[in-house]
Amino acid sequence: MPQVKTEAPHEIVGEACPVREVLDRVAGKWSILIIVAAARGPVRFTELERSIEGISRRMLTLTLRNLERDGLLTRTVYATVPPRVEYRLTDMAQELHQSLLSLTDWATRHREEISAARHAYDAERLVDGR
Amino acid sequence: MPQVKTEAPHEIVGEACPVREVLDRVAGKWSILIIVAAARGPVRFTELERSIEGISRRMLTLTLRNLERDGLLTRTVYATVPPRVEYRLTDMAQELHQSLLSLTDWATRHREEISAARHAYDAERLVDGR
DNA sequence: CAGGATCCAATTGGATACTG
DNA sequence: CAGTATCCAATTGGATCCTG
Repeated sequence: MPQVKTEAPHEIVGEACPVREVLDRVAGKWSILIIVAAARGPVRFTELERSIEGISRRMLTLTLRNLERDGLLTRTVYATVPPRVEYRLTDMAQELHQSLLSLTDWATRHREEISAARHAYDAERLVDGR
Repeated sequence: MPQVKTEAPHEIVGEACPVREVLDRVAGKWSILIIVAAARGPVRFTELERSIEGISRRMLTLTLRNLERDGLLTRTVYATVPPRVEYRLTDMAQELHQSLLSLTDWATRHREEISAARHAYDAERLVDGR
């Protein structure tokens, strides 16, 4: 079982840096995408699989487990047939979602600018051969 | 040359999703770490290399190039001996930094809670063997 | 439906040696 | 100093098959 890392590499450098902390938690686009998707209410596994676009069954499972482990998601199993599992954000994750909004808002506002900067950069290396 | 991706895989799914947009830009812990480090003023290459803790020469270079390409950093070369290169955030990146503050603040506030959730989770799978 | 397990391909990233 | 280039190890992640 890869992932759900044993967190050994952290301890080495001392850890405790909050910036690092948040990144290890949230980095990897799937985490954020899931948090955003679950922000409006409980979601089911298949629902996430369809709405996330491009995520594999494996990565969805892995990411969900990690988020659950970090206390950002709760997983509720209903003993029905067929089984039904719901994921929902914890209060802590709802707060995180608020912070993420500021981030996605920034992205939306600067999408054009970023795209332009990129093309300009690429064009420049093209003419003088780097 | 790996990295500085050709962005082909995006186009396939249609792209344009701002959430995705921001993630591809900012994801990868080094980017955020660099932005935070450069937020207070111009920084030099070696300065970053020392202050980032754990980053390799290679990743630092690669990440700096990507940030520059996206218009988040400017790179200024001074024709001195030895050479001196300074990186500084663009206005757009300064704005991003503000958003990131809300994120790191969240991380700081919930560090304990996350750690506790983790240990609880791990302890649970330990007793019943998953 | 909601995953777990496995296999394999691709990407990421560190270490290191070299250069203007 | 500020990188670039190269080699190789580790991680990531997709595809697939199986099950309660």
